[in-house]
Amino acid sequence: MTVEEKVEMTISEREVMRVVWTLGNATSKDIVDVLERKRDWKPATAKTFIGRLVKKGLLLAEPHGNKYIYSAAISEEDSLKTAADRFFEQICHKQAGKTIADMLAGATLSHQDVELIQQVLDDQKKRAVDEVACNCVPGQCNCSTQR
Amino acid sequence: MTVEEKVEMTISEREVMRVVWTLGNATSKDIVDVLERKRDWKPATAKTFIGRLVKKGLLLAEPHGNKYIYSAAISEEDSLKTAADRFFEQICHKQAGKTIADMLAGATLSHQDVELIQQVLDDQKKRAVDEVACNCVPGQCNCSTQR
DNA sequence: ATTAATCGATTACAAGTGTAAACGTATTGG
DNA sequence: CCAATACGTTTACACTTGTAATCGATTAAT
Repeated sequence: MTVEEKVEMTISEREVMRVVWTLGNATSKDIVDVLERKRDWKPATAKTFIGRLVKKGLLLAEPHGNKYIYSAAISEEDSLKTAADRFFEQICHKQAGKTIADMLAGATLSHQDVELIQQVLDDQKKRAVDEVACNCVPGQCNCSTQR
Repeated sequence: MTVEEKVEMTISEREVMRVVWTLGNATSKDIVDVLERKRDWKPATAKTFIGRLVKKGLLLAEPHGNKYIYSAAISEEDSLKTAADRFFEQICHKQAGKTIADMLAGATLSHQDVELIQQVLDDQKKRAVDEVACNCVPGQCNCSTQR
């Protein structure tokens, strides 16, 4: 793991990244076209986000003639892991299990997904603890209060 | 379900809500005290977020003398469901399973959590599909491309 | 060769967000 | 009764985010 801090990405910026993740290499036109359809963005709008992503170091811009070929500096999977981490930072560690259960309950899954999740869960069974430690400050969850 | 649109909540606002969810009823002092410790916020900062939450209708302010007793207009669980929904809106439905698996793999769980998740998963086994339908616009995922 | 289209960069601007001081009013400790 | 304190409200201000026009430099089409 590098010393680099995790760079944030907004929802709109992620729209751009998804195009690049999908295409591998993309021109601004590729990106503009997709998001003009999906989000009804003017070309200038997509360009703004491209510029911001390049500045943040999340998009790589390889000069190619007078234009650029863009590619992703991070994988979608890593990016999702980071986003998920930020999500779980906002709740008590003790609630993580229940929250994952809720997500699971609300998802549409394939047999393959179910199989994969079962594998991960089996692994978790081996490492499960009696009680997950609460990581909250007093006053932000009832863990310490209740029994 | 009401016709009400889901009201957004920022990370800082959630800090305030967590205190209220924990205490049930809270005075501004309760909130200020917790977040002064946790986030090093000046009292005025917490007050700003309280005010914004009230304006958004996420916090209820019951007059009590010259001050208010605050309570939550929505449950933490509902709020987390909404936040989770927003998270999954940003990825292809087909990736949801893998993403949940990643979250699961990274979590610390209790035996009880594992049991709960196993139950939900067993239920999912019954309703799992052969292939999850991709919900993406062309150019934002490779589902249609790959086999 | 000139014009039209394109590209990236610059600039714009409103709304949202984080952070907080100041202010007016009310309450409470002395 | 008066002063210190506490509350909620108003105002402030920089930074971020969403949305886009404009501009200067090219390139492509005629």
